[in-house]
Amino acid sequence: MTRKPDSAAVAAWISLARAHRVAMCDVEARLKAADLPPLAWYDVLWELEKAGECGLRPFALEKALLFEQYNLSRLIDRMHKAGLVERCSCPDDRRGQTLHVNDQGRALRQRMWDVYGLAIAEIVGDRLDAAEAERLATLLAKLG
Amino acid sequence: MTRKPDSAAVAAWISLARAHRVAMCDVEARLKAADLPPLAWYDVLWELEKAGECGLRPFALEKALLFEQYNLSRLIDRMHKAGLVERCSCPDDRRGQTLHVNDQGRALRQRMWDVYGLAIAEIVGDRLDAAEAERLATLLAKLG
DNA sequence: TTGATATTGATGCAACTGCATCTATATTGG
DNA sequence: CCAATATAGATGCAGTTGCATCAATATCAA
Repeated sequence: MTRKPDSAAVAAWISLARAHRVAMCDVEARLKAADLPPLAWYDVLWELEKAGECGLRPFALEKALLFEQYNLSRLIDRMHKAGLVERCSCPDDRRGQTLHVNDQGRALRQRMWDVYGLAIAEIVGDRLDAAEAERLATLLAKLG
Repeated sequence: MTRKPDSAAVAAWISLARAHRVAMCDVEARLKAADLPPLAWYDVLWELEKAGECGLRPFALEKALLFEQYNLSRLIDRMHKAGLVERCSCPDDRRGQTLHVNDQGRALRQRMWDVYGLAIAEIVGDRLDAAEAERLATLLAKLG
């Protein structure tokens, strides 16, 4: 019993793969051109900034961003070494730690957003009106 | 003049990133579980199969699949070593080569499609009806 | 023709990812 | 309480990617 996808589903799939690749490559290239780190760093900084005072545990970040545990562990390491993120040992769970973004991290996130936000405006905003963008988000959300 | 994307564009962007990650991780995991190689191999095999007799030049594959030149070069190497792809030296351009899929490659692509096609059916087909899938493809195409 | 430039594809090296596994601590069941 | 199991996070190693650059051939302009 080999089930096959219909052609509309395949077309949507291919468009998803292609649109994602083109869009992400574009953004990553813009960041690199501005001497800024990759998008993943932005995601971490932004989650930590949203988390505020109390910070976030790595496993929470992992779930929020859908990163692999070992990738996140090393990414945090790099970001810590780059002076963007603080690791505080966790009083109530001595296996763990709490992550906090510092001023330098917040400043970097802002600089990244200047580039990233503009890219989103140009890649999405210029090509879809608000209603279309909303419909796109709704359709994509059904795939999650 | 820092231009900012509107919230609908940002929402679409985030959905795109998330839907893509979830969907691709799902498919890659299914392939791995079936002891099959990654999606990129499928793409190469399928392009070569579509190209037929005359095969394809690496630079053509590169454009078709939006791969980086150096990644493609090494991917072809691995696929050649795996006995899936033949490299024929090119009579009219001695810098280049022509790539052909062989029987083993075609057979592998078919086995991959059994898994991949089912995944598309379940991930897209089960969640969007044909009209929705078509609308999604249309919207995503505008981003390319 | 010939020298300058562009294109095709490969590759050395550093960075990153995936996998398996490890240590340390927490939780749970008896 | 204790042993068994689960969870948090780190890490060694192999495989892959990104970057820079190279060699070989093709194209183009004078």
